[in-house]
Amino acid sequence: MVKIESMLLTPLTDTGAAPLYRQVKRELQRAIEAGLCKPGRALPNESTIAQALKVSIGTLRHAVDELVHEHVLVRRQGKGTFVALHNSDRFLFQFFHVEPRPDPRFADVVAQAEYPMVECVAFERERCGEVDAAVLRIKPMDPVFRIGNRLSLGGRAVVYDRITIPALLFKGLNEKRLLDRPSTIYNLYQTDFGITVLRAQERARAAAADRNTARILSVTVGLPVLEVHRVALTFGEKPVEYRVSTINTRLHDYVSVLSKKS
Amino acid sequence: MVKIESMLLTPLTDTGAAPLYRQVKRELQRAIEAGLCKPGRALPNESTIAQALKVSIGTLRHAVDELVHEHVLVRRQGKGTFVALHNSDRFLFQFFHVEPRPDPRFADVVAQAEYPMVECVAFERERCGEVDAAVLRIKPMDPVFRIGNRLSLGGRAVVYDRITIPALLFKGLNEKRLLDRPSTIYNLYQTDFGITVLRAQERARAAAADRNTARILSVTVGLPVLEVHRVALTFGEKPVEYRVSTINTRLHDYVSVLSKKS
DNA sequence: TCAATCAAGTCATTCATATGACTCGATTGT
DNA sequence: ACAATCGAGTCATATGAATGACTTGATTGA
Repeated sequence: MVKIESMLLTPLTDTGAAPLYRQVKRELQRAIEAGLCKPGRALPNESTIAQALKVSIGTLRHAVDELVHEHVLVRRQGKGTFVALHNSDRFLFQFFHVEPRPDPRFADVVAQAEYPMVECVAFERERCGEVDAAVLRIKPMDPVFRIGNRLSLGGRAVVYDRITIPALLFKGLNEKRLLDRPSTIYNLYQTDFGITVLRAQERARAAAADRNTARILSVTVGLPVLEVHRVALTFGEKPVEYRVSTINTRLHDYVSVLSKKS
Repeated sequence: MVKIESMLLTPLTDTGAAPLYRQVKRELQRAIEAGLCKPGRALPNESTIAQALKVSIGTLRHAVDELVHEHVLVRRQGKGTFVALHNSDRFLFQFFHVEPRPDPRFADVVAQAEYPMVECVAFERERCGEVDAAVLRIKPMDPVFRIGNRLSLGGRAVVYDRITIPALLFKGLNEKRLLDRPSTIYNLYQTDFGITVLRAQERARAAAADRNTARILSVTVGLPVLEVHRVALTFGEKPVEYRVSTINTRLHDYVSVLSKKS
């Protein structure tokens, strides 16, 4: 039995400033962000939470509905409602958008999602520069980890990732722990450092492969490649990772679905 | 007063195959896709629809909630529920993802969304080839319109669009109507041809500017440029437009937000 | 004429209740 | 020991009712 006190949920007083269900939603988010209920853990059951917050179960469900829709919570009928764990296949492909290019003449064939093979080509701890500091909202000269990864699909090197993360958020990270991770790097962030990546913003541009990139991706210097700059965000829109990916798009595409969401 | 008969809504019989609210949702979608309620028009009021379908108002609202979330419907408190019109600013930027590149040292400055200036550089009607036919799910040699557009931001030519659309879906389209459109091209599709673009799939890759592209974008031949292939889809995942955009990313980025949606 | 007020119609929110479906552990019977 | 059954606990769905907020057009009053 999960004690309701463990989430520090106190009765809401309807300020009228926002719909009650949104106040409930914020309260739940606050509890989750504060780490009072860790990823993977079940929330107290619906009626318990509703009573604790002094709202009806319908209102609570409305709030939970929105958080489920945002993938902050996961419901499992008969089991409970859980703080989302982001280690599923689905989640990997939420943030990995490189696919083999299909033959356009067979447009109806759905491309098979494929796991990339990851090799770490660099791991360093150093002080960050001005740009990194601005993007990550930290101070210049703050310590950061820099990770270089090469991702291969179908045996071909396709992506070269350069990842920068604030060392203060990832205390105790070292190359061994990085290499030994059982799942994705975002899963490592979450399980080992309590950092949940919720969203990411990416900006893509074309560039000519420089010498270093050309070496790592086995392409000629100057080849047009795709350069994707990603800022990964956690709760409160706080940036936690800055990643530059260089992609050889000779046989692969960067895929994006523009849907009517949010 | 909108007559309920106009939407051909008949009482549902719960088959148990799916939750009732999803059956209601499908019924509403069917009515909208069949054009029984045109974009911009109001639906009958909630209690009327609920009675016609013989479901409770809560169930109806649950179904409408999902359609609102998918941007098929729009609710306006006190006015009614409307079939979405896709001519708003917001909608433009749903499908236009090119932005000036910000100075990364000022990451907190939100880029100002900017309207592109559009020039039509080509308009032709011809028979489509194998690739176009496969992508658009039509037969080879079917007639298509080909439109070439140049988009400028801040006075600079940034994007070169080549649009291919099935002529059978756009009967009566000509260059004058295209040029005289008051709003976006997707708004033209909707208001003049009853075609609602709901989603799009994009695949991006790097390429070297060819002679024609270089001329239109005023760049040197061989410059790395971003090439985005877009398939726009309407109801039932039916493709209605194939568009190849070539983007000069010297000063602009292709922007994408990876959120936990869908 | 014009502006203020009012009232009807609409969606938005909240609550209460009931029933069904799913999971899992306990019980029971062999 | 083992399997089948059962039941408690949980989320999922559906209904009905009440109240509030917003929009619009009609009414009212000067």
